[in-house]
Amino acid sequence: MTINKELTKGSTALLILSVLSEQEMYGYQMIGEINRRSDNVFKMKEGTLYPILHAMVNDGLLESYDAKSETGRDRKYYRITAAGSLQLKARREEWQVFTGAVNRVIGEEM
Amino acid sequence: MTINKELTKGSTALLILSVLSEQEMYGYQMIGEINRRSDNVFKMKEGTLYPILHAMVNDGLLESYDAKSETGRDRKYYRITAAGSLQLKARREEWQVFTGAVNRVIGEEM
DNA sequence: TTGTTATACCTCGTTTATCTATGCATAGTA
DNA sequence: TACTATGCATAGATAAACGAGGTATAACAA
Repeated sequence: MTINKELTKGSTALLILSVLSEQEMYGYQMIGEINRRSDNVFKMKEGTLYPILHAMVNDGLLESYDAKSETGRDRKYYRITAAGSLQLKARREEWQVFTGAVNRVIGEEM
Repeated sequence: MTINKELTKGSTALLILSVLSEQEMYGYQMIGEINRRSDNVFKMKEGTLYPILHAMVNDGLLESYDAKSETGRDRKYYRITAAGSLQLKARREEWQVFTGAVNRVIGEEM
């Protein structure tokens, strides 16, 4: 099923912070991880991810460092900061509040 | 809690179709109903609702008719059409798929 | 009666997250 | 040698919702 892309707005940061809280990753890897875990409900593109990563570094939520892969290819890895972990906690709560509110309005009490 | 408004994008049509599937309503009433049911997590404004209602009528999802209240005040009531009910069904499914996907990525299996 | 608040509808311009499209470069493979 | 996958990046387009403003009537208090 292809879902309305507007629905995904506002949730992307939550997804990124979530996967990075488990493991440090490089951008291209995050895309694969998020798409795979969602069973391809999400089809995140580079044009979406990279600008968000840069903004998050700028906001102090993430740190990046360069590393070479086994093959010698350059990769830019990201790790979550303490501030990022706080953001994640807040965004998780926000997600619960939001979905709870929608479910109450549409009559799907959880 | 005030939630990030970007999160609500894409879900507004679902909310409107849902409340109208239960009962015919006028615009101002829908706002009160949606805000109240969500415990004010949503604070929908007229500037958001009215253009969407007009678009939905235009798309054949809703029909409107004028009626006077007990006090003699004019109101524009809306009712959902057969096409609107189909849309609602599709959007409910989309909502389930979307929230399921987010929950899998962030590690909150339902 | 005059002012204020709640009800009820409407529109226009702004905001902003994400997407599309495009670019560059390297590694692996057919 | 050409194509595909990997890996990073940016610029412009899109579109949903909001903010701010408008009009008009009803109810109520001063």
